[in-house]
Order: sequence, then C-alpha cells, then structure tokens
Amino acid sequence: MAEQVAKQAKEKGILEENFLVRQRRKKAQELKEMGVPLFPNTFRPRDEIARIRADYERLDAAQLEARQDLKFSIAGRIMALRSFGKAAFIKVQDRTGQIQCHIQRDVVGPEQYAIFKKMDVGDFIGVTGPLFRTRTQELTIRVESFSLVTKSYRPLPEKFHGLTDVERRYRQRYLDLIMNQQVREIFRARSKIIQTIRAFLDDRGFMEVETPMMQIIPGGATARPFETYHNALGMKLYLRVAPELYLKRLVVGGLERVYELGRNFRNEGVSVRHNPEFTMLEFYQAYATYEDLMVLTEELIAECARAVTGGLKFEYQGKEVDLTPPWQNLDFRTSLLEIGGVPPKVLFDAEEALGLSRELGGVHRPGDGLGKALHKIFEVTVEPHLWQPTFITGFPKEISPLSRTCDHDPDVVERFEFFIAGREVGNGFSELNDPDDQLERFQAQQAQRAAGDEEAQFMDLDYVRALEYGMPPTAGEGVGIDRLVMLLTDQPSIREVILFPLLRPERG
RNA sequence: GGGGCGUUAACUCAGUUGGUAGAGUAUCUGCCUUUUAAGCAGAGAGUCGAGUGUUCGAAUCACUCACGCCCCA
Repeated sequence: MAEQVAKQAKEKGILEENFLVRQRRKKAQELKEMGVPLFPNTFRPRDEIARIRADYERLDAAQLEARQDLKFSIAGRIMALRSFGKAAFIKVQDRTGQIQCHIQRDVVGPEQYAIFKKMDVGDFIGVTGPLFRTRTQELTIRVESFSLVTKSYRPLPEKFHGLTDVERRYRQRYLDLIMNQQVREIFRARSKIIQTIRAFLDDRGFMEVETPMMQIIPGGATARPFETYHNALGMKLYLRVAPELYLKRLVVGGLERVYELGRNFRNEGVSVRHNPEFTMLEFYQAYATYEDLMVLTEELIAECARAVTGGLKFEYQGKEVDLTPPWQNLDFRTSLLEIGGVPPKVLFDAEEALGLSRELGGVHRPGDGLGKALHKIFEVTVEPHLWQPTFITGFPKEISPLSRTCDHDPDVVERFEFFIAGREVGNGFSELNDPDDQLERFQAQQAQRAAGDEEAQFMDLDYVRALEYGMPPTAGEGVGIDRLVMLLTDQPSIREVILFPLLRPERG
C-alpha cells in the first residue's frame, strides 16, 4: 500500500528520485548498518546559537582557551561542510542563527569520525563541546561529541546563490526559510506586528473574540464570497468576507470593546496586493466615533512600526515614509480636486462622474450612482499619490452601507480610510446603529445585487433585529495586516508576507 | 480577460546562424587536522516545462497547452 502511494507520487514527479537522492539514501543505509539511528528523538540541546554568540563573541582566543571547562550543546541543520580528511568544519543553523563547529578525528575518535563522514549538508546534528577561536578568529565549537539527529534525503539548494526561483520559494516555503535568512526575518516581523497589535488592544480593554468564518449570510464587506457546502446539514455556506456583522452583534450583547484578528476570504483575482485569503484586524469600541479611532490608529500603526523598524521613519521601496502623528487628513471630494485633478463639475454630477470613471477604465452597471463613480475615480487618480500616511474622510453614503450618516450632510458618512505608500491599509467608521436606516441600506444593496452587482451586500435580517435591541454608539475599524506587514518589511508583493500564498497546482 | 518576459543537471545560470548539451556550485573517488563560496586531481550526473508541426536535422523556428513573474483591465 505504502509502495503504491510512493509509486503514484513518483509518477506525479514530486517525489522524483535523482542520483543525488539515491546517493544519500545509500549513505543512510550504511549508517543504519553501522548501528546509527536515522531519526532518533533523544538529543536535547541545552543552548541556543544566538545566545552563545551574544555571550561569548567578546572573548578572545586566550580567554576562551581558559574556559575549556564550559561545554555547550546545540542542535541544528548542517548548512555547510568543509572536510579535510581527518578534520572538518561545519556550519550549524538553529532557529536563532548559525555557528561554526570543528570536528577532528583525534578528538571524537575514529569510529565516530567514520559516522560523521557519512553525514551530509542538510542533516540535523547535535553537538557538544567548548568554544575556541580559529586562526581567522571565528567563534567555533570544538566538537567533543556529536550525534545524527535527523537524516536528510534531499540535497539543499546551492550554498552561494541559494534558492531564488520565486515559484519554488512559494511552493516549497520550507526551503525558502532554510536558505534565506531575510525571509525568516519577514515572518518574524509579521509575528511581532501581530503580537504588538494584541498587546495594544488588550491594554485598552479590548477582548479578543472569534466569530464564524463559515457563514450562512456573508456580510460586512462589498466583495464576492467563496461558496462551500455542508453535507450533513445539507446547506450552502459562504466563507466570510468580513467578521463585521458578528462583531457588532457582540457589541449589542454588551461586549463593548472587541477585536478579531483572522482570515477573510474574497473571491477575486490575485495580484501583488491581493491574495484570496488574507488577514484582517477588526475592532469595535462602544461610545467612540470614527474620529476617536483615527487617533487610535495613528498610535497603533506607530507602535507596530516601532516594534519592527525601531522608529517611525523608514523606507518603503526606496521612498521615505514618516508615520509621525498627526497624519494628513483630507476630505474625499477635496482629494479628488486637489490630488486627482478632477474637474469640479464631476463631483456632484452622476453622469459626468460615470463618464470620467469609464474613461479611466471603470466598469459600471445601470444602477451605479455618483458615489461608486467617484470612488473608482479616487482609486485611480488619488490613491497612488497618498504616500505619506493620510486619512480620507467624507465618503459617499452610497458606498458605505454600514456607516453612520453624517449629522450635517445626508449624502456623506462618518467614515475614514487610511492610506500609506499609495495603498489603502485600513477603513473605519462610526457604526450605523439605527435599525430602520440599516434595513433601508440593505434594501438598496439588494437592488444593486438585482442589477447584477455580485459584490453588493446580502440582506441580513438577524443583524437588523440585533440593532432593534439597541447597539450603543460604536466605532469600528478594519486593518489589512498583510499590507501593513508589506509596508513595515519593505516588501513589494503580498506573497512575500504570506507563508503559503495561493498558487495553481504544480502539475497540470 | 489582454500584453510582455521566463521555464536547460539537485541549485544558480550560459547555449552563437537550426548541426552530437555547457559552466560554477553540489555529488562521487583520491590527497588534505584552523577552513570561510577551502584547495588540488579525476569521474558521474539532462524527458532542454508538455505536445504538435516545419526541416535531412529543433534547446534554438511556428502553433497549442501548463506553470510562474511583471504590467494593464
């Protein structure tokens, strides 16, 4: 059975064996015959490589010679091997870093050295011994004993160029992580950003929650959902496009400050800015307005930047970004005039706006109005120019079906989006908590859906019912984590900050 | 969806006008006990992404397809 599976896998080419793999399997067999277990789980490293380096890098050769009583024990993958017949240097890599080790036949004995000779680059090794400095002053572990920790059957990419093929880096991210230290750093930064966000919100009395990713009515964002099917219940389900409506139900329920950090799914194309599944932070705070959240946002993003770049000024793709508050704040229509260079007559005339939008490549349906057209024009003419952090406020009601209407302008909502490096990073607003108004907005979305807009929002009557029980005045916000990580790690593509970005299958 | 570029040894890449498939690294053998992309000598390693066509002859030219990257929508 296992053989059959292996045969099938080989036919597909993924487990293809070449002469290098056969060579390694042969050596593994020889080790086994010498009584060396290939996959033992007994070695326990006591030290971290980075720790050793940090603690002993400042000691010179003589000081280290005086401390030969200090034994270290590390485990890791052999990344380089230079052999001299009766001695060898290896570079061992653990999760914290790399260190050189020197193995000599006269120290470990001929039997052990014979075992070492059968080990390869890529194998995991456990090593014990004191430190010394080589002639070139490199801090090195003098190996007094070692053991094979895990045998590797496949050769790693070449040491000098490493792995650069983008497709293989994404498909076999494990190889990318082994070979490319900068890649490990990106994901470490990502983890740090997420930790920072949690600590920031926890500190302010927010409670982390988890709401359904599989939803009967997908809501909370204007986007096409993925569909799936539950067999036992016999019903269609959607993968969520946003957690928004569930989080606000929790505010109705009295959880006045909630947040969720998690995956959303939108059935749209793939690009350097879009992956079908992506990570969002959404948070809701009762008794706050969108203006309160703008202040909070400046602090939150600044905190993340400090955590990974050490400061508020850094370069993104060669151009400086400065996150120092307060950020620029621009009205939506003003930005169209001043940055987009849009003629004033377009701003209040649906026909003019739709015409200009189409000229810029926008696609519109009969039901589309001024708001949609202006938003499209905004995306093309304004958004790419918003390099320094900028809040845009004064969004049209038409494109904001969940936002509270502005008290002094019925066509505008209490909403902001913020942009950094020419990209939208987040979106926040004072939440609409008038159930009758919400019902009307849903109905307007239904009309758009009927007109063929597959991104229009679904009617959610239970959400309206929840609002009828009363939701305290609340402000909420969503932040695109992937884009934030791109910004703070200076990455041009979203795929560089997602461990396993969506790709088509390897073989057709 | 449209356009451009790419796919050659395990990895990184050359490959001229269409004429027997190349290098470096890695691997194997030998020498080598302080190397730093170690060195020296030798050897082995290929479905040139897949397919069809043109041709006496295709990695190379044409067409179709697959996968990836970039730009546009």
